[in-house]
Amino acid sequence: MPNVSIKEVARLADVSIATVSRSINNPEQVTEKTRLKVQDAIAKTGYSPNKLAQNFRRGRTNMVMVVLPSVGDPFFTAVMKGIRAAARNKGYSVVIEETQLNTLTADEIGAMLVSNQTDGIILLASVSPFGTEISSAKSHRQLPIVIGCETISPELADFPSVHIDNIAAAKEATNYLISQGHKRIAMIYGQESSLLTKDRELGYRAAMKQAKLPIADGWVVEGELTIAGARKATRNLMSHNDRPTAIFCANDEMAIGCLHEVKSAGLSVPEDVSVIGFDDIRYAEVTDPPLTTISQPAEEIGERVMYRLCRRIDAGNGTSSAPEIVPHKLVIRQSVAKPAN
Amino acid sequence: MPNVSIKEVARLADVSIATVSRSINNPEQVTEKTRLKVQDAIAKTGYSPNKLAQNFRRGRTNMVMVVLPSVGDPFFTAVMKGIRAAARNKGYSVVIEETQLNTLTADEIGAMLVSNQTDGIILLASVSPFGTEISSAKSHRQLPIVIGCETISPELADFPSVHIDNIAAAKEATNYLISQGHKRIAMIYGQESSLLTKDRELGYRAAMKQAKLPIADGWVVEGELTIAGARKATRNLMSHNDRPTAIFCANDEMAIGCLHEVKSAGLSVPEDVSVIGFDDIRYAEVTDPPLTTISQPAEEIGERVMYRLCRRIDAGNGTSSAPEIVPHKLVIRQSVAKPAN
DNA sequence: TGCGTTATTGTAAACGTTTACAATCGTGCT
DNA sequence: AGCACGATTGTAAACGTTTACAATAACGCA
Repeated sequence: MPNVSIKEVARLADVSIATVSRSINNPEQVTEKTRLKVQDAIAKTGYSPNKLAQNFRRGRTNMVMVVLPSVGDPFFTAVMKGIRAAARNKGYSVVIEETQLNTLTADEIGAMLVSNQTDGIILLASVSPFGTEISSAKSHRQLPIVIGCETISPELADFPSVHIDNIAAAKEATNYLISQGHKRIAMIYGQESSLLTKDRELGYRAAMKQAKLPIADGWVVEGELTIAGARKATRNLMSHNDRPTAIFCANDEMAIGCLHEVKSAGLSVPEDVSVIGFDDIRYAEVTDPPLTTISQPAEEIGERVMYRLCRRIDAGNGTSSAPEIVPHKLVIRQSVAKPAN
Repeated sequence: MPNVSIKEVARLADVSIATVSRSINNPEQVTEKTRLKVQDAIAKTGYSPNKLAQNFRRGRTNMVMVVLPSVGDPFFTAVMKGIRAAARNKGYSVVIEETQLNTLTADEIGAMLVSNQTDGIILLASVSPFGTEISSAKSHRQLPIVIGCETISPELADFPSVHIDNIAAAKEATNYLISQGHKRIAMIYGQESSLLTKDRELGYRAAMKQAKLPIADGWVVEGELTIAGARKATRNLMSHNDRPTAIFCANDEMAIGCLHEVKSAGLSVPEDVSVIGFDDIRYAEVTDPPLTTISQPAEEIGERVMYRLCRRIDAGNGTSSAPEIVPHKLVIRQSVAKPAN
């Protein structure tokens, strides 16, 4: 059953294979009568076109690859939702690669695109060796690659991107803490290697500087972008001899770990320590207390990035590669209050 | 640069295309000298085999499809982690489809497999029209499909599967509540359509019956498998005129919503109401209070299911299709206590 | 040296589509 | 009726691999 080809259909409908192909793909080029004959034959044989042959012939797979740090992060999950919606709309399937575990991926990714296993790539994570891999390709500017969320590393600056203004958003978060009267504000950033995290740190530092507030040694700590990492980081902050009254976490996942660890230390949020997050994942409103955070339009980013990629795929490099900045928003819940002292 | 084919390499290395192909895929069939010549030519031209042509010719894509309810659920995320690890190990890429939004998917899935866009399918969700779609195929037993987590619907009973014993696990959760002295125990199940949820409900009912405990009208409510759905369900339970002292949620996502809603109602967990979940997602230990729940070996399920699929793909239908049951475990944290009254 | 055997290479077909081009058909007009 | 023209169909090539089979080269042995 699976082995019926277009020939079989042609034989049964008593037409040429070209006509069968046309009735399927360009029905307007074919007479009503033959279209029906062909339709009949298709139904009788149970024929369905061999996608592998089609892909080969057309040089297209209608698949795009999304590279992200971890499928586990609810923020990326939300972005993916937007990507999938757009992809579905445009007839694409999505294959996902994580950078998390192995460093191999970077090469594989390059290989995949070059050997056009997929029609395009969305980078939601900065995969560093990738920069060189790609830029070594002659015409790398034309490769259908679009960058989302991540701030762009220099090697990738030529590619279109969609993201919020991370620096401004981090500044806004910090300023909110300051406006509440906090002076001793710590930050848990993600990973040394993450550019995105770097920008948020920059925003935090800028806001502190502008408010002429000092940042004590040991107030800016790495959280590894995980719950466990943030707990460890928070533990250090809680035992700091100049304990901060507020903590800015570079994402909500870490903020959740932070919240929990503050409470484990016998302190309460926000009475003793205020916590502010970043991303506004769906768990942010059910933490205890509900998390004040910066909200990104994750789904919208996903959609835009996918549509952007489609344009690149269709129109080649003719399309603009200017970064597209989407708006963020401070969402005030209950994890931040005025400091006690 | 991307358009160099095997011919170009052959010309440069002064051999036939067959020899080039062999030096790449079966180097042992080729003399050391020519292998080097070819290697050289490949390097010079920057050739890399056209995957689309390979796929076409070999009738294989080295891609598998995973169908799940929602990529957002941390439980499935964990399963995916296992799948990816195994897939990477076996040289497969993974394309993900969600059943969530559209009902179209079911047909597309069938189509995808039939037109071998992917080499196999892992079903982590019961996609109901799919049963008929697939079973209408002549030799459907041989299709490389493996089922994970979900209990198997009758139409799909022929396919191999990997999952915990959902009925026994739900019974265990309920019995734990009973052992703590609870008598008025409610349940929030997922979706009417989900078989998985059905089994958990069965286990709950069995345990209640065995303990000769009554289940009042309105104690078994739908939670839609989401935080919001569970909140709504909990609201109903909290205003029930025979308010339960314990709630069994069919997954942790709903348990999180449930916890939050109980607290919103001015009650406390576990003093006034005990809550027990299912899955042990990574957020379960940072809820307030930390969630008592049934833990599934999610990653292991993912790995096993993927390896099982590989065997199916390689060995055809020769392989066993007996369900593989993996162990679950009750994880006791702090969301369950003895009832007050 | 010549023969048989094996290792290495080349030739050409095949996979299932799509599509340029040529051939045919049908229609309306004179 | 004959012609021109457009609509429809058929023929055959092409896409880039892999691989069965044939051809050749290399080698050992008598």
